[in-house]
Amino acid sequence: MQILVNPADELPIYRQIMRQIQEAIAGGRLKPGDKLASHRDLAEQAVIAPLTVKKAYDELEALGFIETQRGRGTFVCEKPPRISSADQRAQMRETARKLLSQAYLGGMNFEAAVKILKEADREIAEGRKEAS
Amino acid sequence: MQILVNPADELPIYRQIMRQIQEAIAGGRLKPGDKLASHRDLAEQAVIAPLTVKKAYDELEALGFIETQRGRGTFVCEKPPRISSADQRAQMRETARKLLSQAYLGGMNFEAAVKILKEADREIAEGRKEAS
Amino acid sequence: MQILVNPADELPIYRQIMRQIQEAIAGGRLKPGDKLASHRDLAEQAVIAPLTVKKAYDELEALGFIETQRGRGTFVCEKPPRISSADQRAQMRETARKLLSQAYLGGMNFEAAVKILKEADREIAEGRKEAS
Amino acid sequence: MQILVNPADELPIYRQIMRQIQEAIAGGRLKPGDKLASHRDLAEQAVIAPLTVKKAYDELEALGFIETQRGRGTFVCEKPPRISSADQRAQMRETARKLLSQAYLGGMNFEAAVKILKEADREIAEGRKEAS
DNA sequence: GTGGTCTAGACCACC
DNA sequence: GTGGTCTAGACCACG
Repeated sequence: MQILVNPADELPIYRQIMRQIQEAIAGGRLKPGDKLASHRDLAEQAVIAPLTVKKAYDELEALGFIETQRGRGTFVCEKPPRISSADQRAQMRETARKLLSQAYLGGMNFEAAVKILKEADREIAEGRKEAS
Repeated sequence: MQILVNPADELPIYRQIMRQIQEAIAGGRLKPGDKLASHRDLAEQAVIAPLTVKKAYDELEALGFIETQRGRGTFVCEKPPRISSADQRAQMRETARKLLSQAYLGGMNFEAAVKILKEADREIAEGRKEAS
Repeated sequence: MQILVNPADELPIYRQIMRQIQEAIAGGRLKPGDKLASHRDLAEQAVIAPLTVKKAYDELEALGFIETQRGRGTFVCEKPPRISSADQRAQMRETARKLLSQAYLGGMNFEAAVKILKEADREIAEGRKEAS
Repeated sequence: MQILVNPADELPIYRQIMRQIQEAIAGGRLKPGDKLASHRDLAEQAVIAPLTVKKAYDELEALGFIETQRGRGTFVCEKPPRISSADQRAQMRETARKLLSQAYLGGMNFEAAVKILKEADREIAEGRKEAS
């Protein structure tokens, strides 16, 4: 799996990694039982410090998304967790507000925002198809 | 204008202020030429340090949303900054993908995401802000 | 004499006024003995507070550029002062550095900066001609 | 990189720092990708408060000259911001007029102004800074 | 009263 | 060690 990282981003690098892996699981590009790259390999591929990848893996393991088997590697869990629905809705509300601010500041209306959401959905669906 | 701040939030306080003001501009509750509260007044009202509010104002000024006139106050710019519409769409697509990832991670579908977008729209329109 | 003022400028308004009057004297558009607008008239024309204009006039008088005759008005002095040559050179060095930074950051070279200086000189010379 | 600061100057300290760094970039002494001193180190070296240096760095980042990477440091951007060449020329004309006004106010002529420009050019090239 | 600047010191997250 | 944030309090310049 390909990980892209931007050191200048305000989101910490280890969170960028976590986010991409979580999205890959949610989007079906990583399936339960799939093997992840070793943290050293991933670090080399993404040109970052191994410790940073390790931290991302550790956090994902603590959250129950992945599990490491000593000597064998790291794998996607059979039952990735659901985020608590209260937290999740709060996060989504934040993101939704951001999307709407971007739209209104650019002179768009609500329908235009929904249209863009639809386009993004199609793109994601295609990504899922390719992976299967 | 009413600003509510949550010091426990992971989003820095000055960013919470920025966001609420940007949303107010986007939502039309703050119009070009309107005067903002002095950073001291706002600080007192929100029970935070004046410098924290000032930092929010400074960043918004650097972004071109507001402008200050020494000794007179701070005002909403006549011409909020225009991003190229290509950039704007790219940014919105990014945000839209994030929203969908969050939805799918939580087991929601596309319609549920749109529903949350609708709720957020009402919140912005009403200027309501829950200090979650 | 026409005064234009920008309240959003980082240079204080009273300094903007001082600068324009000093430049007018230096450029020959205001000659020794010429009468200035009353500070009230100038304030009305430039849409600013009379006290602000008064402060500019007071400072210019303290520097010896203008003098007020009670009941008659304010006039350009017969012998406008020379700034101390040390101060003046320091100020010019600042301005010169700024001009060069602007040039180099924009990919221009030293000669291009001199060319722009020449153009500006011609413009000023024309302003002087029109006034005479 | 050596920064010299004069607390008695009318230009704010953080602006003095900004100016020197911008000049260093313009003059080629700081190249894209170069690492700047940490704001704490620079503060210690210049005997000022760390926040003051940080403010200078923050503003330069907002202007697009430098970028920071958390935990790693602050670096000169690969692509310093490009102003439209029309805007740039307008700004330079403004600065050029100011330089000439200062010259004529002090009884100098055009050639003297060019001479000072030459001196400033040498100063920038050498990275010398007199704490006048 | 308003913004502009500066200080000294603190705590946290990241690499 | 590096940047990110926040506080409390101070002094000045401007209008």
